[in-house]
Amino acid sequence: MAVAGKTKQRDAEATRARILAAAKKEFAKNGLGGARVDEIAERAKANKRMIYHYFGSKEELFQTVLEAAYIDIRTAERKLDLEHLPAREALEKLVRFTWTYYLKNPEFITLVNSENLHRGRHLKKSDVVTSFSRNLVSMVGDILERGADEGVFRRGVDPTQLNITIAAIGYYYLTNRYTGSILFERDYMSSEALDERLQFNIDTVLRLVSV
Amino acid sequence: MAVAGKTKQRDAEATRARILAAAKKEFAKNGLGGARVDEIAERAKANKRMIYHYFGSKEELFQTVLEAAYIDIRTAERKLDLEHLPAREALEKLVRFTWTYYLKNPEFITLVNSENLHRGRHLKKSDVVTSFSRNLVSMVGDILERGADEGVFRRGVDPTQLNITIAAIGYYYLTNRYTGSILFERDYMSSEALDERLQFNIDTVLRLVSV
Amino acid sequence: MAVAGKTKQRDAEATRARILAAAKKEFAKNGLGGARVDEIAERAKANKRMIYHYFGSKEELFQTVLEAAYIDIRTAERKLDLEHLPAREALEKLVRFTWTYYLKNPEFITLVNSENLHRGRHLKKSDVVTSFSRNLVSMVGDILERGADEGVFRRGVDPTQLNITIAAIGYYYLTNRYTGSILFERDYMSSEALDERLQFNIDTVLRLVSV
Amino acid sequence: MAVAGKTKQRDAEATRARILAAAKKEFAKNGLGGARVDEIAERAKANKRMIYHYFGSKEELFQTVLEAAYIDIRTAERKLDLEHLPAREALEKLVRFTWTYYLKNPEFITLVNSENLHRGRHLKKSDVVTSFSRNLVSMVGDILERGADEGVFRRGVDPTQLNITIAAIGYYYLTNRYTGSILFERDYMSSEALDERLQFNIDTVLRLVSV
DNA sequence: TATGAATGAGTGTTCATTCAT
DNA sequence: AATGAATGAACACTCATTCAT
Repeated sequence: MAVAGKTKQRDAEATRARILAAAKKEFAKNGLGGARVDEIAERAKANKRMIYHYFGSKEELFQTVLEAAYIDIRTAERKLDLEHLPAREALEKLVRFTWTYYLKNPEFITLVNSENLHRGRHLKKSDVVTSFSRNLVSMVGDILERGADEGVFRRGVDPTQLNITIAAIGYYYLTNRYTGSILFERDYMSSEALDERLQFNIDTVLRLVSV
Repeated sequence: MAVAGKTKQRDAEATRARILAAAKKEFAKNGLGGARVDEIAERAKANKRMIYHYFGSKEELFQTVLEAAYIDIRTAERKLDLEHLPAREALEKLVRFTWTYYLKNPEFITLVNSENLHRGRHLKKSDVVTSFSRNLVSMVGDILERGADEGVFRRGVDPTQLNITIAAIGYYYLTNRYTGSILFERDYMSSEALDERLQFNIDTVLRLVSV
Repeated sequence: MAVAGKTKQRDAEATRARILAAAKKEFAKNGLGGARVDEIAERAKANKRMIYHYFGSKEELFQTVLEAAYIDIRTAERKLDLEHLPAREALEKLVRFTWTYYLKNPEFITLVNSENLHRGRHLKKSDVVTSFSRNLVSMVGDILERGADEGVFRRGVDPTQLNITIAAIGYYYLTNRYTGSILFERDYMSSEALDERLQFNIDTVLRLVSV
Repeated sequence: MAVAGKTKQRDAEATRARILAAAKKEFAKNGLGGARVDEIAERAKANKRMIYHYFGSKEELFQTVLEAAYIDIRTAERKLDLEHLPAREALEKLVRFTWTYYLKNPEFITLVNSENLHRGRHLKKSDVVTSFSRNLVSMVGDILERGADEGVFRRGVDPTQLNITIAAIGYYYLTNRYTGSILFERDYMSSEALDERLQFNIDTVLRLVSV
């Protein structure tokens, strides 16, 4: 009976996880408005009722998905362990990481876009994520300072602005890959194009901070 | 009678224009999926039926709005008349223009985001826009070349990549202003913040291309 | 000016006629409910407003089309001039005519079906058609009587029932040609099939009335 | 609990059945085009959404109704058990049955008419019905053969044509009862008129096949 | 915990008809 | 006589959510 209880609980957790994964896909593919609760339930091989049981509403589910997405990227960033690298290497590694993360987690970008379309309505309700984000800025600040001490970076670069730019030059390229590919008549997603873009971005950032 | 004739024709044209303007707002605010045809009709002070009469369907209306948006920005870019400026000034003017255009036409960003969420489905059908976009790349290419001739820019900078970066550093900041403001706990849209960002972006671009 | 007047009037008549022809096609193809006023206007190369000007409403237009269809077939029947033929020949000619008329004027059948779906609502309002139809029964009655006098037909055959049957065996085959072709897996409209059916029908009728 | 389970399942089944019955009425009364989904839902005391849940679309619902109608008449025909009757009696029974079935199931006729207006589009998609129909022709063929063996029927009568004629002389009278009643100024549906017609039809068929 | 049936308020779209000229 | 713009009511269909078990 204890086992049965445990099993049940594990099932419950598993169901919740399946719903969350399915929701992430669906929200990423179609945005908050375009996502279908039916589709999420089906994809999760769960009953639609379970979604409401575990998450309350479609919007709350979206919020949970979004939070999880932010926590995931912030957690990965922390694991980079940039403190022990020389400043230039650390910065390059961060640019590289940001690019690769976006590339391998395209849902992240669409989720964030969707949230911004909704004016940050859901993120506002979440206090978990904000605290997670503070470190990022100070992390970049540390690298900049270290680089200046090393004599390789100039002083006076705003870490927040730099941080935004590092994200921007990767994010924009990937989120606008469809219209970009059409308008500029080139394949944004070929491995050559991707490599080229990453190199360009690293170059951009290093030139920006170098003495 | 001539006036009557004109009025008549103007009415049709005016109605079409009102619908288009209303649609732009609604699509920008809520995306393609979230936009409501009823709302567009009401905002345009037109009958819903007229929308279908003039544009065929919600999607075709979206396509028309999107095309118009691209034509508008590309037309404004052409008017910049950068050919007659020294290279540095020309480049700075372009960065400044791009930033200001996004700032004053926030619908543009949301429309493009929405189109990318739909994988460029509508833009693919439009042949008008592609041709309009070719000039942009060559325009940047010309500036870079001129700057190299002047001895102020280094050679070998890819104009397409530069072009993307110029857009990225403005676009990303503005499209993600809601989540950004929350996560980094600062007001992205205060005039100081906006000025600061623009300066940072100009700096970024100039450092990128300078010798 | 007189010429202009005439021209105008001729045009008016022509427009009316074009609308009527277009309406016949559209009603025949899609039934009263399925027919589209827009489509009729377009097909008639007329303005939609003209339809309402000449005919008042979609239903009245349908009524006019229906009346015209009945008048047409009844007129054609009168022209058969069966009185001067031997009874057998006259009857065969009538069966043949009925069949051929349905075959060459498939709109007639669909119009009548549509009218019956609407419980004869429009025909009830028309007094022209009823009088036209009386002759038909008496025509068949005359043939039967003549045949009996000639000694080739038996007496006591109800002319109305016979009349209905003559119509039925042709009409049913043609109106149900789609479902028939599918269910019985044969092509109802090949020229062999059509000839065969006509022969069968003539045979049926003659056996029915022969001594 | 078993009862509860049953009830649950019955509810789904019952709702489906109610929708089907309501749809049959509505489609029969107004044709496919004229039928209203709202009306069907209301008549079925079901939610409109359920219609789409169970049947997918209005057209698929129509197809299901049509299939059911064909299956019903074909099933009834099979139950006639004509093989054990003398040929004349069997044939008369078939004519009588066909007539009575049409009379008691007027929806059948309107459904078939509607399907033919739509060129058999829905029936084409149905494979169930075709196989059901094959027996009918062979059934009539058997009767004819038996009659010939008995010496009461002549040889050489095409069973398919006969089959069509048996349907035609009943179907046509009933489907065109509205226009018929108006044009020929008689009440098609009085019990005397109905009896008279049935007798006439039996007579027609027997004369057609008799030696 | 889990499920399938059910619902009401929309959502894009269509249509016959009328208005203004 | 003729036209094209405009309309409101309706239509098929959808969706997030709740009920009953």
